[in-house]
Amino acid sequence: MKMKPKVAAALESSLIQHLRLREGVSRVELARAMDVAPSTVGLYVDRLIRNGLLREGTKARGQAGRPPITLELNPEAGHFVGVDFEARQLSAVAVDFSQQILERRQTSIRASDTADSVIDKINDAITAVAGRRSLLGIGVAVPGSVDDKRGVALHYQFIRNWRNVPLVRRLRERFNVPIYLENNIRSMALAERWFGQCMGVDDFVCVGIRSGIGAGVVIKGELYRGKNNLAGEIGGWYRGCDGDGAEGFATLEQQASVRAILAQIAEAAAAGDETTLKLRAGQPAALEDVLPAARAGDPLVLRVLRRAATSLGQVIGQMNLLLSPEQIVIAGPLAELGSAFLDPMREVVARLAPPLHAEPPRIVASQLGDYGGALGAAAIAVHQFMPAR
Amino acid sequence: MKMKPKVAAALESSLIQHLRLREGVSRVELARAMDVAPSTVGLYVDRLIRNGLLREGTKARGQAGRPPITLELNPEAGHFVGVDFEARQLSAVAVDFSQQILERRQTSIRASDTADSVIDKINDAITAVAGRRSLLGIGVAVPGSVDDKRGVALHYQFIRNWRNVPLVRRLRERFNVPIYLENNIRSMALAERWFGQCMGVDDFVCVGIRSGIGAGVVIKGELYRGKNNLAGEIGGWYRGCDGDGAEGFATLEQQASVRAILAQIAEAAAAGDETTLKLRAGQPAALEDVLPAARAGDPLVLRVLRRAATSLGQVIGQMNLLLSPEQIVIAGPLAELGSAFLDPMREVVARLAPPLHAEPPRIVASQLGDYGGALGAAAIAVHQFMPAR
DNA sequence: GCTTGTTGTTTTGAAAGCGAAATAATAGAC
DNA sequence: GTCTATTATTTCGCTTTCAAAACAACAAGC
Repeated sequence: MKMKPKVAAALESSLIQHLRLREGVSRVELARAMDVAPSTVGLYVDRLIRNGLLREGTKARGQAGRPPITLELNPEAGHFVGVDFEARQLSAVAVDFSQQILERRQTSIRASDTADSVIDKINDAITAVAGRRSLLGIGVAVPGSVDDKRGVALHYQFIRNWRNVPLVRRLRERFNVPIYLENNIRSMALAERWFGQCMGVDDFVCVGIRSGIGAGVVIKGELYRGKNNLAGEIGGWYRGCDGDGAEGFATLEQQASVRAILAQIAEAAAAGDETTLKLRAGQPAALEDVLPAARAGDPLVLRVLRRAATSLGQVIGQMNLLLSPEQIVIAGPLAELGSAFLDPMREVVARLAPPLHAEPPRIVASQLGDYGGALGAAAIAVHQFMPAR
Repeated sequence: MKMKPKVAAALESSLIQHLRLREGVSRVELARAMDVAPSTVGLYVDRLIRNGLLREGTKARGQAGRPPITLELNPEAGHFVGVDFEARQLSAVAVDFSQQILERRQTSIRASDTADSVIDKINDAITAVAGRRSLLGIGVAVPGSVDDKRGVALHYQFIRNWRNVPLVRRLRERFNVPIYLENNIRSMALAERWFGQCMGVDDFVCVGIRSGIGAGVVIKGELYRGKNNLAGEIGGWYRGCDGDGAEGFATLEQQASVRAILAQIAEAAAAGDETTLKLRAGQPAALEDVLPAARAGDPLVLRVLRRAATSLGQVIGQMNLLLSPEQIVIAGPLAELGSAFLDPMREVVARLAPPLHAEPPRIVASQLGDYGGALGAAAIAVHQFMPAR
């Protein structure tokens, strides 16, 4: 990995970023990884230690030669808050400077909530997790399209009035720190990159399956946003015979989102399929019931999940042909089902890859759980952090 | 656009690259575009002029202030050769230092050719177009997969023994200049970027429709190659009801490549559809006949083309949702049909884009014609050129 | 004509970062 | 224990690049 910053402050912050990626490295290792002279790294590290952002660890090793002095982030340096919300719930986390989680919190979002009431909930969540420590930055991940440069959330259909919401401006009225806005699938991708399954992976796609389906595309270690921030909208891919959106053909989101899966389960049960689930007529299944049922091997649930996974696998197989990423991460509540959910995808992807494809991309499940999006949002703030001189 | 080179030579070469992108700019404009101090640009430009790579143009303008001294590439500085080959033909071009074409040449490739005889043809083509001028670099674009780092062509099914061909090594035996190898669709993408429809466009996809179908993905101004150089293989996307490669469903390449289109035309004609084409039973149509027939409005040809364009449009529509590129370029012999071929794609892509998509990507036809791949190959050599100090 | 405003280029001193050499700290050999 | 090999860090002089100021070349206004 190479980065050549223009001003000194930028070098300091990329030093910190490298340390985040892998703590406990020495000055020389840092210099090698960053393609910068050891002397320069020494200079900067000393300053960062003086400023209390880094600290030296133990010097230890069995090799020959002078043992390296390991460096680590000073957790005391300050903390960051990340917020993520979705159709039905809002999560917030506070992490210290070394990205350890200090505090977490979830709130539910109701169908009756409007843009204003959601903003209030975001405000409250930040206040609640931030405590009275020194706050260095806030990241907010929201569903739907965003303008990350201006800090405006453009549109999300499931919350009333959620259109051109100047979220960063609204939050800055209360919190006087840098605030960053991002789409939540992309946040989840960043979370994987920074402390999830994709640490050190430069090219990957994070497929988020929640109420909707979206992809966060990371290329050369950086999020790819596309024109008008619209990259990753694979939930809208039409599937089926003509794929042309004609009547009767569904989008991926209509086939394989959590929302769709819960509806399909209810439908199949209503049609009389055998299941251990207790369902109320006309109501979709509840996710809290479906996950344990899947783990217990409920045949109906597994069948629906397998079908959804196959659809996803076909889409992932196509993305693989187009982009050939190193890795695919599956995020969202279904990820915790592990290979029960992932194996059908792996099969399909392997089948769609051309024969000379030495090996198809690794398909892995996110391990970050419910707080992935919030962690990613915090990661954005962390990532952008630049020490004052 | 920003680039921050490490050593002086790298800055010189990126200066030259910027000048290629837009000639006739002044030192100050260059400095602004490259995010480098004007004083530094002055220093380097002076040296490049002393070395005969650049020269000053006229100073002219109507604005206030001191008129800028425009800079241009010195065509005399040397020249580059690009070679591209495909299932049936091999093209080579020589360009001068300012990328003006000096010489071009085509040779046909026979079904009986083997890897060795093709290498001979490449050698001959280079010798023929290079003449006795000072050669600065050679780019070679080949079909199939390549390892650009090692300079080895990995595999191509339509030429016998084309497997792990150490092309760069073989050519260097004869030509003692830097030699670069790339896949030919990616070369075409680079040609568009450097002197085609995508000058100044940072994010685009070039879809090449020839014997096969592939995509060159350019992100942030750079080719994206993917793991094992396998990105862009959209020809293998399965289409149709399940998209799972089951019997009876076709790949995009089987539906919309030039090869497939010619076969479909012959098939439809054999089934008795009305056409102005003269066809021999059991033989595919000839491209040289089909293009004029399409321009003349032959109904059968137009119908087949429209169907292929619709398939392509669906795939492009999906790429658009995933990547949201600024622009899509269609390259290959069918590109010259213009909107007769492109309009069906545009329709489908617009239909597949989500409603809030302000505007779908521009879909344009390559204007580089038969020599697009060869020009791209030359562009790679040009691009990599680094002045001796 | 002369002055003023504007923009492009060059000069000049300072800063950032490099590379080589010096120094430091350890393990293992003796 | 001392010496040597090895690796990490720091020192120091030098190159690259910057930023600000000086200088140059023009248009427009007087």
